[in-house]
Amino acid sequence: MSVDMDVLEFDPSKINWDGLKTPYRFLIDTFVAIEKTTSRLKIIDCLTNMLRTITYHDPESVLPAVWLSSNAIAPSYEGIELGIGSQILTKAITSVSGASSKTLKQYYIKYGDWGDVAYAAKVSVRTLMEPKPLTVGKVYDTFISISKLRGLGVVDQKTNLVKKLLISCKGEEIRYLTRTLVQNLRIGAVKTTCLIALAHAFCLTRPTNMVIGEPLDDKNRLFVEDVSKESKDSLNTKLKAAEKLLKECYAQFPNYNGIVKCLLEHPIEKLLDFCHLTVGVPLRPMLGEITRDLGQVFKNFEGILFNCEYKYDGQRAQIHMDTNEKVTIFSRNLENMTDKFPDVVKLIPQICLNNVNSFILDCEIVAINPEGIIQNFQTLTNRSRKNVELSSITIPIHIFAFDLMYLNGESLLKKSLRERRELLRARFAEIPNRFTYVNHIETLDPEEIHLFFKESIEFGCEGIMIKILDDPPNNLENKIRMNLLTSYEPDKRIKSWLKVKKDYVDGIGDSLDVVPIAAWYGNGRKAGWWSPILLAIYNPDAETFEGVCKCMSGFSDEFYKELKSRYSQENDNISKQKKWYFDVDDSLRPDAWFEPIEVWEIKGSDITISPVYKAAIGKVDPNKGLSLRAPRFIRVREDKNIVDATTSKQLAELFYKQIKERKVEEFIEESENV
DNA sequence: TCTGATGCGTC
DNA sequence: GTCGGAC
DNA sequence: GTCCGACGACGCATCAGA
Repeated sequence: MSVDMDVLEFDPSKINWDGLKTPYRFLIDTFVAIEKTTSRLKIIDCLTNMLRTITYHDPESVLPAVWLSSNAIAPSYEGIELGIGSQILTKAITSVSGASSKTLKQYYIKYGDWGDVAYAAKVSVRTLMEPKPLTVGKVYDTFISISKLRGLGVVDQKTNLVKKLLISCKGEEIRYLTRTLVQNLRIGAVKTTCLIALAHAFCLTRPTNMVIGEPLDDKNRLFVEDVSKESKDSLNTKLKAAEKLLKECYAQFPNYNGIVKCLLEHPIEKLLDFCHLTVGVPLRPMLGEITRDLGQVFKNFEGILFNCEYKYDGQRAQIHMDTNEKVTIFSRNLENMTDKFPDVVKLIPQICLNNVNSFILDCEIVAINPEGIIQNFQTLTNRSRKNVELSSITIPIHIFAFDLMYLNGESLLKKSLRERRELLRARFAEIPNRFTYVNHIETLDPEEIHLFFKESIEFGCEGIMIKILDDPPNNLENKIRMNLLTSYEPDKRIKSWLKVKKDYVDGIGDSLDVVPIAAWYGNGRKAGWWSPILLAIYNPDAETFEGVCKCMSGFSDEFYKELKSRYSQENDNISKQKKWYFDVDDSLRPDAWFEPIEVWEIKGSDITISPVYKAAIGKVDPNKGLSLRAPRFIRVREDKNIVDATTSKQLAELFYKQIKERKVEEFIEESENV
């Protein structure tokens, strides 16, 4: 019986652990089976069979197994972090393997994966007694213990716990254990895949009358659904329904602790009765789809009314208030950010009009100056994050609300955007410079939308969001209608919310011509290729190339292969030694330096003031250079020579142009002197 | 008490 | 955050 | 269309070590 079998043939009862707890080995065997394939269906089947087996023999270990498979150990909003990286791993591995840290470094260059490094280093420490085989529960518990360590000497304490685990590993276990420690399991199964497997598992192997913590005797026994009696079609329908249910549940209650508990104690059909939208538990935010061609949108959705909103350059936030006026703030990735925004916590009760006693709203938090003028994203990131005192806040913020998901005990997810928007505007009070509804227009005229987009950029926004307000008329093709949901669809990126940013559109946005001057060895899928690649602009006065950013996005596999042959030892285009005319901070240590021989066009969403890069240093800030936010490769400029690359002066001008476009006064005067 | 390295969060 | 690859 | 994992710049929090 092996987990990579067809789910219909797999029989969890045939696996035997002699009544012991789930061996870690069993989980790892599953991961090994998963890594052999790239087929998602196959991956799901392996995980499904693994979870069924644990449910059958050792239900208490289902939850730890789910966490360990999903590359996490707790919901993000609980703030439980391992805090382990290369430093602690190197310490732990060197002390149990005898390999020097230099050797480990070489291994890391070779493999690009800490799990592979640990595996290659081989544990050589002998213990008096053979360590007991690891169990799933033991590994998970140790991870939780590690996450709780804090204060003086944590590095040593964590290192010791990691050492103990490493010593107890057998065979492949060390590879995946290490990967879990650095939160990079890399088995192609993160969120959705795990969720689907969980759904399938509890369809096929259903526990009943089970009480966690009590022995599985006759009174407290497992009932295993007899799948063989079902026709394949009807079973498939059931599995699909369960998938949908789990996804819907997770989107509004993203917490495996609650979900798995419920699945073990109740029939899967009851899941939403227990795990549903709840004040104090973040839902996964709805996302917008990247839109490059507005013309096509208007063609497809002709005659549909849009709500167009400014897309402010700040931080997405989900604000919850319960019936005791307790406010909680969650980030886009469901981290609890309440501590960072005591000013928001204080403000929130003031925005509630009569009869608002609990709610969840979606908004963008943006830095402003004392006059109420919007500041850029970098300003917002300068705020402290922990133990923030109200009196110590120096960077005020403005909340731009755009959606309402819950009000006074009722979920609004299924309501149309128009209804949700009306409630948001009717039941909450705007406070100038503090809390307002996003700037918006309601139109079906493409011209108006274009104009609105232009204004948004001038105002200092990233662009606009275009959202469907009402259910579209019936005469549209079904295919399009399907995607035009006006409900709030948590965790989905669908066509009813379109994201339009200036850098998506050809001809606008910051495009630079740069010279590749160095690179690192790629990891994982990109092992064997150069990735990322260090890029530079040209300073004609000093005749130097100034590092501006690294880039790893926008290259095709084919391009990587060509690049590897273009920059190799054979053709002498790489060297260990940095050239004297490369102006790059010593903190950047690429694996190879390139001959400067070609020019690439790259694009980014913003030019930033950089503490690391030297590009245009002294021209904007005496000690800091400039860099690029979200850089990506566009094409090779075969028509350009390396000295035709963007110059430091041009980059500084671009920076000032960006500032000017956004009407930020303090920089405009300086820009006259560039 | 300060500095630099590391981790982890935002985009 | 962007992007390309695999399904 | 969906999912995943290659990695980007940047800044605060934390801790080791001088």
